[in-house]
Amino acid sequence: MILPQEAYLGEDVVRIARELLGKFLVTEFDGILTSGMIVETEAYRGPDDKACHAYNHRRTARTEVMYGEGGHAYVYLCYGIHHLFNVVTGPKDQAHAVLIRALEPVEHTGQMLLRRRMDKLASRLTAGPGALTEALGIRTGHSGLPLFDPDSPIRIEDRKIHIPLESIQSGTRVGVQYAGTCALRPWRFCIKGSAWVSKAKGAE
DNA sequence: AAGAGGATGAACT
DNA sequence: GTTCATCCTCTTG
Repeated sequence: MILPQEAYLGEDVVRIARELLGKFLVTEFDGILTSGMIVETEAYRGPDDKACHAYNHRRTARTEVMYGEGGHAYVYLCYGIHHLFNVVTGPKDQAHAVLIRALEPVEHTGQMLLRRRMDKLASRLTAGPGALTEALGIRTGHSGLPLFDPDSPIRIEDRKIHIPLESIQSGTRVGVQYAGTCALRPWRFCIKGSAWVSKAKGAE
């Protein structure tokens, strides 16, 4: 079943980042359905998190969607090349988001390989935030789309896979050294032992 | 109006 | 381990 919007409205983005592990990110563009199970996430918490684009209530055209209600996509361009996909969480005006960092490919992996210009299945296909958006066909233009609407081209589904706390590995977030002490917060989560987690440098 | 830099990934040495 | 692709967004003047 599709994950209801209520699942995104809680105030604790760190908790939601953990709860998204084991859920399924699905895209359906031009009738082509591709999906993967979320195996790695990171929490970004609005005003007090220097690593977050909405740090100190910073409000710009780009981050506006983060200030909306939870359950929508926040997609932005990184390094001019990579489209990074986030899930907005919390009630309106609370700018929190969860970055999806890696997936285990599930449906229509052939199409995903095609989009990545790869010829055989490897973790490289969807390990890393820029890689998985390319595999699923997600681009910045999709920012703002709802994830809880069955008619939306991007959705998150709950297929009743429960990841117990002891199967979750936490660590520091990747690529946020500029954030000072905030960079030390253990807000990166992945499924312990998964072969599909990103091999990011600087991670614990 | 201009310039710096980024929540990365791939291809190098 | 290092380099570099590539472009939008934000800051500064």
